[in-house]
Amino acid sequence: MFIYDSATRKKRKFEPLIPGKVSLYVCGPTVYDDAHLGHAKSALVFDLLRRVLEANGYEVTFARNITDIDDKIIKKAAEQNIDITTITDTYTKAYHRDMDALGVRRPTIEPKATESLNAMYDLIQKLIEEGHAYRTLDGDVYFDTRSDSKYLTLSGHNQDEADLQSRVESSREKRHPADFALWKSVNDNSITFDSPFGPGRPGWHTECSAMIEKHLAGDKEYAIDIHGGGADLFFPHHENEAAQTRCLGRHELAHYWMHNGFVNINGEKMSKSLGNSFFIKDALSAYQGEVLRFYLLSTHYRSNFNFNEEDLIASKKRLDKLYRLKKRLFGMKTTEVKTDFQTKLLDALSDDLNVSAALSLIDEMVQSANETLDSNPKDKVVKRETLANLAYIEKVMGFGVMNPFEYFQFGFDKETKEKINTLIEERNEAKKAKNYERSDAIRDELAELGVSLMDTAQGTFWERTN
RNA sequence: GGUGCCAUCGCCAAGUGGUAAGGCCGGAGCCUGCAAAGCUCCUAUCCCCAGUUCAAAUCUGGGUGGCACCUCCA
Repeated sequence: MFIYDSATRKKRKFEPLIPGKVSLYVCGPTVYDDAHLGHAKSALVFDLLRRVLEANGYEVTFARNITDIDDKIIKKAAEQNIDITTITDTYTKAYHRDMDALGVRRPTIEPKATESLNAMYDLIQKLIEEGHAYRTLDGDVYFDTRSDSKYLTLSGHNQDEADLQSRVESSREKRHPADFALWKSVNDNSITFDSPFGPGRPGWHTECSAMIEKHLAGDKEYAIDIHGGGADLFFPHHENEAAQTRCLGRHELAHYWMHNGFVNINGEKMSKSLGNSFFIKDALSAYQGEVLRFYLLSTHYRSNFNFNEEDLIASKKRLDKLYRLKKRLFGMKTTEVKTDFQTKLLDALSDDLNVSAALSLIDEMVQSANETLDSNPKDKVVKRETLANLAYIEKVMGFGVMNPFEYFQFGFDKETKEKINTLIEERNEAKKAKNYERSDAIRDELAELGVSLMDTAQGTFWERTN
């Protein structure tokens, strides 16, 4: 297994801290709004990573946090005059709903900021004791970046004076512009938590380091094997997390750092501020979750991803082929058979998640299976191996998990489906009577409903037209 | 200004020293009552220039053109 490590900017062979085990921590969402395609990309990438690690025989402990304390949440709660937990509960549920639809497996541990306050207090307290953090007259606690000789070595940033001057200052008494808040004291009546440092709320970066110490860290040179997140988090978020953990004096934070690229829409960066965010839930109303999964994973995770519907449709056609093969073998019992294909697939994915190579292998496998089944429909060996291959793809990549008929009939209500079936029966009778004019007319009628027909030896099947 | 990334067929996209994967679209054919699906065959020398090398899309230098982060963001 090879992983591109952002910290060293090199592809490195993966060596776990503890043989056979992997600890993986990924920065999860701040639950103040519905999840967008960027959240989906990140979640999908690390879901795939987890599956590939497992396929390589590792026991993976996967933590992804839920940030449920945040200024944006507090602001929204205040604006709508509702409780903060109403917001966080709503959007945590929404996040789970969307991720489930995308086939993202739930993490092993999903720590929340509100449930990790004691761990954060411990972390802050320790940093103060060790001289790496200080309190201001305002009651804030800041991390002293100059006390960490390795600060900025992770991301490789240089901060010049002009840069630092331009940063927004929120507090008096901050010793250095780069210092960041571990604890923000709050004097107004918005949501606060009582801490050993007085009422307030934790700073942006505090929770991840605290959660990692609490849930994952062992006694090795690094707290965890792999830390992941969006590319934007590399600096300053991860730099700061790394500094916090390092200054605790026990270990460095992560042995490998992985950052996924951004999702753009029609060339524009997707962001709240530009108001062109594209919610997962909206995409899910038009396409199967798995189509989105397949599309979002089809480009290498480190590249920026330019989301557009035309590409999504082209991508869907590729997934369709997998499902048609699945349909072809529908109802047959799957047994585990090790094949060369599976070995190659895992090899491709184990090379820093080379999904393109993996998809290419899948295409070839599908084509080859179809070819054999065309010429020799009763080939039992091929059927057995193909079924095993499909099951393997399902497990490692999460593609092909749906019932193939339902996959192709996405978006039709029961009533319409009945109507379609009635028309198909009528057409078959016309066909039997060799009344092709009538049967073709029915087919045209169905085409207008967005339905394509396929006459096969097993009967007439229909699919939703793209 | 600082840091980093990218430029491969009409489109999407792998490949990072050994002579260009795969998909979409398109064309020809097989199959079919006709279709659809499936199958077969066909379509690029890798932004430009210079260099290193027996050998470069892959390394080096210089251009040109995109992009991201440095402020809330996955």
